[in-house]
Amino acid sequence: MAPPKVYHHPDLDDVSLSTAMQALADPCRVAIVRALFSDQDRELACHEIELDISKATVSHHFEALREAGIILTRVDGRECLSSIRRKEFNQRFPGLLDLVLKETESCSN
Amino acid sequence: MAPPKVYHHPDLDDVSLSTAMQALADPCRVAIVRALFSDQDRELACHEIELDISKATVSHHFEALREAGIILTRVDGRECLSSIRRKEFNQRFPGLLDLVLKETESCSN
DNA sequence: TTTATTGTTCGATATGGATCGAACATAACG
DNA sequence: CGTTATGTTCGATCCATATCGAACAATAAA
Repeated sequence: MAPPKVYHHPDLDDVSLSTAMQALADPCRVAIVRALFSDQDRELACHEIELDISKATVSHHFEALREAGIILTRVDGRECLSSIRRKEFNQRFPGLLDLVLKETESCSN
Repeated sequence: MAPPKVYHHPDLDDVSLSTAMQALADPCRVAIVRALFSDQDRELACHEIELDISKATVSHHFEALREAGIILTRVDGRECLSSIRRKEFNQRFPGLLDLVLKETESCSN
């Protein structure tokens, strides 16, 4: 399928700390967050982030990040561009993103 | 079995962010951390923390927290007393514990 | 010494999630 | 139009982990 017309983006108040933690506990997802962050102002499509996992799995991870309130995705043609919901997420979980970005870990997959 | 003579407590430098995150992504474990924190200076035995899970599972969660460098456990008679490795953990992952403690979530189990 | 308490370990089970290939829908491109 | 690229969804598989009851060891208490 093509990207759906619209993605679900939860209100940050409805995101639990456990959900956020769990989303950020996966090295692959952290790698995605890092990639998005290094292009702070630009948005990135899934396929622009190099990960040694299948398309299906990438899609799965993006959804996890979306449901955790970490990223925002919008459709643009046949691509779907994602960016970090920085301000909102920082407000909800102060310091959490910084912690993840500060850490020097690589995706083990 | 009784508590072993000695528990393994990893050096915080050997604890990855993913490990710490994963440990804190479980509501039960967060409940344990909170309980330990509310008794900041006192140490607590496993059985003093009320959780609706079996002894075996409690033991499992304590081990997860121990391996994530979050708590320290020592044997005292037939009890084993645990406390938070606050200073060390805060130094390794600044703000992470505060984030967990600030959150008003309860153990869903 | 007998009994009760404490927490670990073992085995088993169940559940969640990470992973993939394949099929698919949409859009862009020729 | 047909072809290619993009990312989702489905079904399946595999692996990690949360969970429990039971057996156990060590200690404390009776």
